[in-house]
Amino acid sequence: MSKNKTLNNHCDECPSKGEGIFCELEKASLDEVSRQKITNVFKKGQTLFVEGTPPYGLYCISEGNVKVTKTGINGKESIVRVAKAGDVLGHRSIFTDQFYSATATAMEDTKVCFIDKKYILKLVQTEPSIACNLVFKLGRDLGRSEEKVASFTQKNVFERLAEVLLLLKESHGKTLQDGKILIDINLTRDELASLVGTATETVIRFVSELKEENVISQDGKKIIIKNEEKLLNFANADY
Amino acid sequence: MSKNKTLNNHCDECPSKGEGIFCELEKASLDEVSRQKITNVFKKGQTLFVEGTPPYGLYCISEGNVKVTKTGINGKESIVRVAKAGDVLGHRSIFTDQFYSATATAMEDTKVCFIDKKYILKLVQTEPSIACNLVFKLGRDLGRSEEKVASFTQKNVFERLAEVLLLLKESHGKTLQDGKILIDINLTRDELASLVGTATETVIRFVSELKEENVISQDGKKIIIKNEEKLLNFANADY
DNA sequence: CTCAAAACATGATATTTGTCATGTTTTCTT
DNA sequence: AAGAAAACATGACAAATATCATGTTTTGAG
Repeated sequence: MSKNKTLNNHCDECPSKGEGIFCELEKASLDEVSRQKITNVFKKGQTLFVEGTPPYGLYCISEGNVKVTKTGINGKESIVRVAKAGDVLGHRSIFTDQFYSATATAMEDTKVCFIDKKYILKLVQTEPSIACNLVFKLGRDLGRSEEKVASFTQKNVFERLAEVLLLLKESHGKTLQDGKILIDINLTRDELASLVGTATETVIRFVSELKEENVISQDGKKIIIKNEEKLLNFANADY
Repeated sequence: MSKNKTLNNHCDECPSKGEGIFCELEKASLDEVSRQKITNVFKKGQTLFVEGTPPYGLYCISEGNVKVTKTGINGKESIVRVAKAGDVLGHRSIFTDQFYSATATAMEDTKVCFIDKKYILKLVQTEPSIACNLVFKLGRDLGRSEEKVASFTQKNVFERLAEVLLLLKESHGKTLQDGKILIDINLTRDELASLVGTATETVIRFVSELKEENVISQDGKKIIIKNEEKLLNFANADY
């Protein structure tokens, strides 16, 4: 608060450095990416991009969580995924040459790097590792998405809720001193319901049930997993 | 019946030639792919590969439909997609280096080309167009899958049924002389229910309703779309 | 700090969909 | 062609979940 942070950090310092699609770039190439990017701060609730608009580039999240949502014909929003620091957004639309299929909204004050589409598409030509990383990333994401489709046909709401919590644990979990796991997202019941694919009231009831069963607890708007084993049973997980 | 068809056609003659991941290969490279592949015939009900087993290569469907299914912990099967002549299967698992996440089963007597994993992975090194095509294909598939997830949270069974029929029309539709559209798959109600993500009885009821409304009819086990506009309305489609 | 809005919560009720039971029709096998 | 198995169909009922109504608590803006 007392001092402005430097906005344009080098990609070297980015949390996505090790896992992003650029992770195999030589120092020189990464320097170039660093120079090309523009870093922006988004306030909570601001959108990085909106469903149905054309993509102009790639977004790399440097700090904060961003929810990716699709809006139905009735205006109902469903959350596709919660992206965190280190995640890349917008790559799918750029490389398939489609308009954005979802909206990205900052869930808290967020720092995001933007890299122009033209530059990215040029870079892919010269750096084959990027295409390979993309194949890998898209393939994994597709697997997860199909898994989610299967869950809808094979599980009830309670099981899906448990499953969502476990998946969020994988993506956003931080182990605490006491061994419990904090899911590091400020999630409202509304948003959780949207992730699970159910009504808000229904999620509220089942979350209460999980609390009563001593499976989870809460730290402000963040959920803590107290008993992962039990949660796994509830999820009927086959993994 | 009277005469055996030649099994090992050249890839030039494959229906996937124009749209597959090999579509940008030079003649010489495609000749080489042609030589590497092994063509097999699968009887109706036979599996090309099974969920949970390691992938040994790529499958290119030359004739016939193949259903890709995931089996839940309760044994309930859900159909992820119906692949047709020209479609490639197994690429996701090869390139993400995971076990098969689904089972592929021939829905009728089917001709399938198999290309060894090692050869494919080598080929990708020398032919950058393949990686690009893969990114494109995986990206599109991911988009469709996320669309389906959204449908589950935003639509009821009847709307999803209409949507599934429209999607099958896109992928397997053949326009008839009278302008109606034949969905060229032998689908049981069981399988249709699994695609929609609902119970068999429920799908039977709604299919009957669509017939009564003169929206669809049936030619053996194949569905004919008689009134696409009405179907679009029923689907509440925003595309 | 205060007030309004948003989030959370819970009961009552309605709706949708799944399940079970049963019967008919179609398809496949021998 | 006959019999068995699978697929299709329909009604009755049960279960899961959504919706509505209402109230409380928390959060955020000014």
